[in-house]
Amino acid sequence: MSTPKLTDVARLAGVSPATVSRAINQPAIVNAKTLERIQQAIQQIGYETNTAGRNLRLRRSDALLVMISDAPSRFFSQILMGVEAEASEAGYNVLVSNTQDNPERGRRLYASIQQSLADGILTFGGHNQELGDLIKNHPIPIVGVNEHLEDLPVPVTTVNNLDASRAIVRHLLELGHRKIGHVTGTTTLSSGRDRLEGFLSELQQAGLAPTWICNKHYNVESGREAAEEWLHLTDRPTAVFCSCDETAFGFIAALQRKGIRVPADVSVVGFDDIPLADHYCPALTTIRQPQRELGVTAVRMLLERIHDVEADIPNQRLSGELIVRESTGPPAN
Amino acid sequence: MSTPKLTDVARLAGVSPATVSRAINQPAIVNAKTLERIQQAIQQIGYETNTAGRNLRLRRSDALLVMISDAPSRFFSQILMGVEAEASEAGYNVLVSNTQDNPERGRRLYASIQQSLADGILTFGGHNQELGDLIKNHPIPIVGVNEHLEDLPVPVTTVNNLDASRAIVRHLLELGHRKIGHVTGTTTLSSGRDRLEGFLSELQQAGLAPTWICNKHYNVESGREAAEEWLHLTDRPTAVFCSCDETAFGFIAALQRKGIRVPADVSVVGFDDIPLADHYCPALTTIRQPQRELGVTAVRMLLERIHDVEADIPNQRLSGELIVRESTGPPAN
DNA sequence: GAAAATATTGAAAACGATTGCATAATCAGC
DNA sequence: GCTGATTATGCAATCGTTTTCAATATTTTC
Repeated sequence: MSTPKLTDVARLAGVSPATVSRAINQPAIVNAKTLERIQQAIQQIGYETNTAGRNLRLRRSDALLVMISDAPSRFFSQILMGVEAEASEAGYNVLVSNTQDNPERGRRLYASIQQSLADGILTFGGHNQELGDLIKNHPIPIVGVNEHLEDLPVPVTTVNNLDASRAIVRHLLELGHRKIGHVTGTTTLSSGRDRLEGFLSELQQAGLAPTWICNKHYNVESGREAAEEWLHLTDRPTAVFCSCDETAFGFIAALQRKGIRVPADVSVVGFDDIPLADHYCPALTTIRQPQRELGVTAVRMLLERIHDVEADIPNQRLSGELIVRESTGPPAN
Repeated sequence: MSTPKLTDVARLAGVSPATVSRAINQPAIVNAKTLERIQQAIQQIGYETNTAGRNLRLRRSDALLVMISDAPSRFFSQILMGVEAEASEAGYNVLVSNTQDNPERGRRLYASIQQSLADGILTFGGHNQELGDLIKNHPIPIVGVNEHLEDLPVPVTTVNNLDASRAIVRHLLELGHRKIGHVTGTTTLSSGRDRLEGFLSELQQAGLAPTWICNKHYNVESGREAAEEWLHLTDRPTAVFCSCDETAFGFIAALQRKGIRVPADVSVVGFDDIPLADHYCPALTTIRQPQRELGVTAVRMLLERIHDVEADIPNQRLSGELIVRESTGPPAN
């Protein structure tokens, strides 16, 4: 009365296990009559392929490993939903592993792949060391999401940070701003650098120099800290591009507390378009990231890589969309 | 030159595979001298236990399945981090599955367990139907997080929603409020009902009736909608308890847009204490949920259940903490 | 020093599925 | 009805580990 196995189906259908296996995996090569008999038997006893047995024989796992490090809150879950949907569609399971700063973890990760606990890895930025060793020893299917992996031959999918940042600056210039500042994201991450670069290059193209660059990270606290700096500036920018929505919120809230009005006194732009952006006061002008699509794209790239490790997979740059709301307006003076 | 297996270690150490297996799994029962030789061999060729082989033999997977449904953003990732940390510590992997409204998914889920793709399930609220069938046929280790599962014999871990809501009401009463309203969460979920009940019972104990009950869901839009209703009330409550932080933000933002000041004109309380709560303007008075601890506790309960399916595991009610910030104050009149 | 008890090890059979090779069945063509 | 090509199936090995049972080596006990 235990769970039915391939042999049970075979016995019931009066064929060999081999035929049942073929009926399941390559129905085309088995006789139509037999096929039907087998399928009925499968239905009848409710057979389901045993994963462990199959994985052992095939030496793969039908699983994708998602590596997450620090800041998992930053719309991570949205992307994860996209990943899960697409992976599940392709018959893959999704394993989640948090590898923050634990050297032991790197080793375990390597093991995961080597004994095919996972067929491929999806990494959300900033795992360069661990992965570096991993890749050197073994050509493993890996795809990066959001962030480029320095010096590693790993295809990545990201939003086009450069273009998005440029669009933000253009928007501010069109409103008449000439003194524009930027609160950077984590500049050890490629996204942080790209957003900064886009900001600088578009300003330069307009013949302007940045009025203020404030080096911070992707979180709320950074916004508050940046606001304090801003308040002490002698020559304050009339518009500030914060590298993510959370930072923008922290920035705005801290300013509002001091009686500074947004956008009347200073315009603020975010990046990401998290759900709250549209329901803040003021509603936030920002870049909408295709979060779910990022997840879906990443899985597609990874599956392609799994299918052919040598395949040359180009980076995918999805485009963000500028959403103009209330937090930006013409400069005061 | 393929990946080394147990047999290779055995050959190198000059013992049988059986002994190597024992050296790994029950070192105590193998001779000290032999043990050391085996361990050296393992080191030397870099052997790692093959999961598929082991899973097949042991008929288990060393994996926990996390079921998530809709609203994954609501501090889901924070809890997931706790889950991952604790599971990983115990040598378990974490599988994530999104089962939203897909009947086919329920079937696959059942299969996952039946062929031991996962040893247990962690569910984040609202999967009653799928799980109901699942449990009837098979005694599966399941633990719920955040939400109770109606009529199902499944232990759950939640924050003490009742006490937390009562604490909120007491705080508002102490400030002098007598006209208090509540924007509910999703009342098909136990947390939504419990928060409502706590709200009502504490008011009643003070001899008061609720001034306003607004039936909504756990999201930002609900806050905005609630704000519109509030504006049209003839007898407006001077304090409003919103069932989660996001709703509170939506509520406050929509009011501010109409020139209503918080807390001068109306006090607002949230629930959850998401990172933004402390950096909003005004900083939000709310209940701090032990998110990570919820995840950790859930895994512990699940492991206990996996270890002994018959074990009687009591529900765990973690306590939330009232964090008083700027969004609450004495009533205007 | 022999018998009995104990501590270590090995041989071999699972766990469930897939697949190369070989065989049996079917069919076309004359 | 026979040959050769084609199509369907079965046999048996394999994936890598764990564990029962039996066998051997080592102590202990009297």
